[in-house]
This record gives sequence, structure tokens and C-alpha cells, in this order.
Amino acid sequence: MKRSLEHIVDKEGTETLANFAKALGHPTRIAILKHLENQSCCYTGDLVEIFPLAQSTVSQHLKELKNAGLIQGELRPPKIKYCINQEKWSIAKSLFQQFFD
Amino acid sequence: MKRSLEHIVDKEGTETLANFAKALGHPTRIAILKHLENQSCCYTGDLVEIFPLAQSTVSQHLKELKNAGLIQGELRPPKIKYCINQEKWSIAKSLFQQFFD
DNA sequence: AATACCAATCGTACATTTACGATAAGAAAT
DNA sequence: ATTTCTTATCGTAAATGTACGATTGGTATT
Repeated sequence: MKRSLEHIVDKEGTETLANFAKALGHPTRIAILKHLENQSCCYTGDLVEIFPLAQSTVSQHLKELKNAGLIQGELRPPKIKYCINQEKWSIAKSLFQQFFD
Repeated sequence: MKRSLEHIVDKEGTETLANFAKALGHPTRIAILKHLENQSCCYTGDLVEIFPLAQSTVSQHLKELKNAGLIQGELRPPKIKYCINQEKWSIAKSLFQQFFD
């Protein structure tokens, strides 16, 4: 790999990793993801009952996780079912893995 | 393990993990750590030359990494040598590892 | 003791994050 | 069409994060 290209790739990887880390940088969001790992899926309302937070706050955290690509929402009227986005999840996993050696 | 204790431990683990993630949640801090992984150690001045940031800004990022426990500084007058804190590093590593399964 | 060097800290400005209550939006069921 | 249920979005306030220049602090060296 060319040296210049190396730098670009590394820069991208760094930014991507920082982005994932930022999304994981709040206890509530970690807890949501842990819950999704156990349950595989859940509805917004479930989380609102679990956490001592307003519904709007939980929704906001879900939005950030969705923006980071770590979860995805599926319409299950009148609810919305959230699951981990396995594709992005494994990307994040390997980025953290290789970061920590 | 008792159920109640389980919750406490999990809660702590969640918070610790979120804390590490937060420290990793900025491209500059990821880049600093990547650099430290390569070099094993470096001085503040080295980083100031690498990054297009003010000395005070770099220092601030170093402080956050130090607060998170991921790095440690050692007096090498008139410089300060920074290294990865291997102990905390491996704690962070295993927390992320088990988080991602 | 005075100087020089390097890095931390201070003060500050601006942007982002986090939380809340209130309101709007979407899809089904009546 | 209206109502109901669930969740997203809006508006807002307080806290935190990020960046800078200027200043301070700490450690040798002269």
C-alpha cells in the first residue's frame, strides 16, 4: 500500500472508530445495547420502563445509536422494533479489536 | 452470584465501559493512542508537531486520556514521557471484548 | 539566583450533549 | 373520519466538550 493512501485509510479508520466510541460513550446507550444483545430486539416502550428517563430522552439515545449505525428500527405498528445492526456491529467489533491489538 | 449483586456489578461495568468509550470518542485521542501503540511512548511536544492543534489543546486531550487511566505520564525533564497504562488498557480491552461478545 | 525549556493550567468563546415536557406524526382499529 | 396507541421531534435549559492564546509552574542548566 502506498504511503499516502495508508494515511488516508488510517485517518478514516480513526474517525470511524472515534465515532463508534462516541456513540458508546454514555452509560444509558451501553445499557441499551447490552439489553439488545440479550433480547436480540425490543421496543422503545420496553426501554422507557427499564430506565428512569423520560420517553423523549430514551428516544434521543436510540436516535444516536441509529445514527451511528449500531441499531436499526423496524415498523411494527403501533410500535417500533429495534435490533442491533449486525453488519455495523461487526465492523465496530473488528475496529475495536484491532485497535486494542 | 446473587441477583442483586449481579445488577450492581453490571451497572459498574456499564459505567466503566461507557467511561472508556467516552475517552476514545474523539479522533485526536484515538490517533494519540494509536501513536502510543506504535511508539510505546512519546513526549507531548512530539504530538504537538504531529497534530494541527495548539499545545494547550493537545495537553487537554492528554489530560482526558490520563483521567480515563488509559495513559500515564512520567517526568523526563524537561519533557514528560507518556505511555499507555498497560493495566487499565487491558481492562478496557477485555471490557470491550466481552461487550462485543 | 537567574535563565531556559517544556508542559500544564487558566480564562474564554463557541458548539455539542443531555435532559425534560409538550407537541406532532404515523399506523391501525373503531 | 375519528380515536387510540406508540414513538419521534421540537423547544429549551443546564452541563459538558473543544479549541485557542496567555500565563503559570516545575525542572534542569548556567
